[in-house]
Amino acid sequence: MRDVGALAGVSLKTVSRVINGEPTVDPVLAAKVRRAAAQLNYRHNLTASNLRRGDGRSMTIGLMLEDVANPYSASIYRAVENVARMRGVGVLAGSLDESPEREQELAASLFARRVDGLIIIPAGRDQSYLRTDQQHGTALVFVDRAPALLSADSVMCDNRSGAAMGVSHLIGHGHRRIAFLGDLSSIATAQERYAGYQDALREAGLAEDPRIVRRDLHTDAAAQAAAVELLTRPEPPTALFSAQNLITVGAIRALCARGEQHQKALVGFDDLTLADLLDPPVTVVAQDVAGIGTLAAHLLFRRIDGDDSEPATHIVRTSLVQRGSGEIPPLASG
Amino acid sequence: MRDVGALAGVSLKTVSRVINGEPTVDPVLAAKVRRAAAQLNYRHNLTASNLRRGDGRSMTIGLMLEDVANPYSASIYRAVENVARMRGVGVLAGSLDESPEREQELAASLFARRVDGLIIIPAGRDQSYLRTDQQHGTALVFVDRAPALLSADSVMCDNRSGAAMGVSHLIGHGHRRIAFLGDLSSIATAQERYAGYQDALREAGLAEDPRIVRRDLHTDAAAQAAAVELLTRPEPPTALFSAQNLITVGAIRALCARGEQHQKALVGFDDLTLADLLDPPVTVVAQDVAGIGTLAAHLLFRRIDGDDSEPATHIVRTSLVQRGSGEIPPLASG
DNA sequence: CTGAAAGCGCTTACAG
DNA sequence: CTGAAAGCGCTTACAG
Repeated sequence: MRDVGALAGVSLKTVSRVINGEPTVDPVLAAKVRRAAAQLNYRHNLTASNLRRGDGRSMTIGLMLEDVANPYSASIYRAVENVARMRGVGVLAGSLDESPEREQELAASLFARRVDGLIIIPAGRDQSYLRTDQQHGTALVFVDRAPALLSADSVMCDNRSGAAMGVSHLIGHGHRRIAFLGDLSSIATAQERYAGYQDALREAGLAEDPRIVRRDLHTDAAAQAAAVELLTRPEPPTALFSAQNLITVGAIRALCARGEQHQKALVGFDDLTLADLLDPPVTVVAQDVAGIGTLAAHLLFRRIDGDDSEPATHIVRTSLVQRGSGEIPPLASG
Repeated sequence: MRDVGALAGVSLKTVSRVINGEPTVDPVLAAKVRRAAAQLNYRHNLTASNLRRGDGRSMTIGLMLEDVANPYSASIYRAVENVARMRGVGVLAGSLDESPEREQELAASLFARRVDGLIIIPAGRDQSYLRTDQQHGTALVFVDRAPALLSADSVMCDNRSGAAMGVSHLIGHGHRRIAFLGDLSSIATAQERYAGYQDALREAGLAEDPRIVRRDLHTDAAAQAAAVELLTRPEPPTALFSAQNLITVGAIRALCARGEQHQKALVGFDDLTLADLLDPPVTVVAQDVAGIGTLAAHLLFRRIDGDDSEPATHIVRTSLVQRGSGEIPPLASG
């Protein structure tokens, strides 16, 4: 910037004014400065600028995801990026892989880079380590899972009522024996979805049969094995409700392996890529992932802009996508 | 840092030494400093540190992707993140959506943030705008597509020989009439894959029939329409080679819509999520996306570390994943 | 082993 | 409308 000033024959300060688009500059001088800047290939140093600026804003936010490569995280990223871009804000992201240690490391590394805010899909069960930075003005928004031991905004889907909707759909199609396949019961969303399954049964006056409930499945292989086991029982279920992505994949594999994909109904929680190309196409309870990411980003920027209202939990509704697998009647079974 | 020094009763400089882990500090003082830092919730300011540091490194790299939300980009991101994390380097990413304007904007925004290097899946057909920053020491590595009007490292798959491998596979299974469904011919990789298709035909002594070649398809809908049209011709092909992800999806939809998925062979370029769950499972020429991303990251850091050898093009081999659709014989047709 | 001074590239807060 | 001085939080280059 000094060099630009020297070449243009003005002070460094005037160059600063031109670069920052301040209107109080003689147009002739401004043009000179711009020409000099272009000639010297001047690149504004945002990092130095932010250091001196009063508000201490870095025009950068952090995004802590489960895994950038999984579709849910990637969609959240994209939605956040779209909002951030409109404000000229950069996004620094990282994957946690469900590791609480990694969560704290990444947070520290993002704070060292002075992010203005953080959007987090938490891995650990204690976010109190963020309190200090939160009090020092770093905005925080949680996605998919609520913060633990910390008060902050969060955005998530209606896990419980969404699951209930999926199970009720099966009941509405005449099913009375509906198996539940769920993720680790230590995970809050898995608990909620299981509660939704119970809600739907209760509402329909059906008793829960623990023999066809399988929780704590954490891989598609585990889900597949559990589903095969269920399907080979003396009194097999006529329908399956799989409460998560990978579990749905396992359930489909099990059904196909036994050639029962057209006999047993299946509703999954979370949509799958190409779900409509499968045979039968898979009916799912789908989250509005882009909607969740967009809302989270807007909330974050509102906080960054100074909003200091009470933190709130925002629920984005799920929707039932009927494609075929969830509309198979129990009669076909046997 | 000044406050920490005051509390610990040492100079600011000593605090700096402790924070940076310099060994020449009295252990007693160091402990005092650390205690004071913890008490004041001191957060090191990487951004200020980098400003003063001689090498001007920001410990941050930029990643310009097609779209963070598409699986190819997301996998590249993950691979790059893994390498960057090991060096304590942050990753600032953005999506280009095939827009050359957006490419230049994002690059400018990343340079303003003083990234040490850039990994790019370019959108435009002219990257000469990067030359100045490249000469000023910013490392550059291109992924998936070669840079245009600029000399820089690049990493990509063997589009041409990979496509030839896929088509040869179909020929090996007895096919003589193999349709080609390809992306916009303005895209370099699409050209290469088409050339590979021609190579395979030529090698087998087969003449190319332009009536069953459809290029310039850019959506799955366009691919589906083209495939349906091909399948309803008087002399339909017995096999389809789809040269890209979305095009493969379109081809599958077309085959399923006509109930011919078990009669016509299909080999696609690029793998699909759940491809093994489809009926029949889809045979593809798969890229080693993680391998490409990892290599790109290593090359970038080698440049950042001072490597100034001639830029080179690195080819990561594709592999054929046989799952069923590509092994259907032509006899089944009719 | 420790510290006072200068400066990274920029903006703030003043003068003119 | 323009500029000289001070300072953001830190590290470099020197002294001691």
